[in-house]
Amino acid sequence: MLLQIDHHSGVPIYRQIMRQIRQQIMTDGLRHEEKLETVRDLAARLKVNPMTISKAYSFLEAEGLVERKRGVGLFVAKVPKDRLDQIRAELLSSIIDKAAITAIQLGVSETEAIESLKKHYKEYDTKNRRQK
Amino acid sequence: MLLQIDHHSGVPIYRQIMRQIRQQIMTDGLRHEEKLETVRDLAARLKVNPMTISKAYSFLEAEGLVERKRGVGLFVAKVPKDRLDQIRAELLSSIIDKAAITAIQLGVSETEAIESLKKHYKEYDTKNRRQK
DNA sequence: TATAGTGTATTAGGTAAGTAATACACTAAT
DNA sequence: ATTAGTGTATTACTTACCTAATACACTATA
Repeated sequence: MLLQIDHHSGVPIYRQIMRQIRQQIMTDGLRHEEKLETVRDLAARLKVNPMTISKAYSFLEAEGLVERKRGVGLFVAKVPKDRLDQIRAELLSSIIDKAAITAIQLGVSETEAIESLKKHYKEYDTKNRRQK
Repeated sequence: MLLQIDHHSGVPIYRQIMRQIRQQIMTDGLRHEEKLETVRDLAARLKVNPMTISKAYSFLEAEGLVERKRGVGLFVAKVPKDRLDQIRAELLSSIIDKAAITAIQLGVSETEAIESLKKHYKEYDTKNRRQK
């Protein structure tokens, strides 16, 4: 599994890992019940402490995206599509909420906010497609 | 000046102050060159340390929104409308950027993202108007 | 020039978060 | 039962951040 860690970004390592694994599950890069890389293996590969990996996995479990089987390993949870959509909606909602509040407090019109979103969206969407 | 501090929100006090003052300047609730409440007065009123207020003011100065005159007081900066718009755009851009990245990583379509933004926008916009 | 009123540099204490070390707990397979 | 391989609870270290206390620096004005 492709994972890139930036040790100097200021973003906690376990969050970087969470975000990337979540993305892969959300976009079907990882399939249901597929075994995830071992805590120790991943820790060795990324040169971080196993607990850091475990922490990332723990949060993903709390989100319902992975299942831990002690002594065996970690697996992508068998998540119904409904539930996936729900998780997606919640994560989206929380971040959009922040943006909307900020925009309104700045006196930015709805039209303006939407334009800005479109602009940034296209910017990253094309990048994203190039990578695939 | 109306300022509300929530000591239990987890949001640093100086940031709560920054956000509210910035909002008032952005929406013309505070006029150019108007004298701001004294560091000590505001500190006493909100029952926090003067340095906490000073910190908020310092960041606002860095944004170009206020001017400090040592020994005299603090004033709303004489900011050209262009510059105000620029600051607004930058703040908006940074938050929208985050939202767009998250949305794309979740596999959310642009249309979906815009719908979500509209929804949240209207929600807070009406609240905001009721308060005025 | 004295003084009252302004902001602030410096220092220190408290708290929370991230990471890591160690020892432990569980499982499957021999 | 033993063992090798898995995840994790506990503990502690480090760092960054927020807040506060104190003493200092600047300005206008009497």
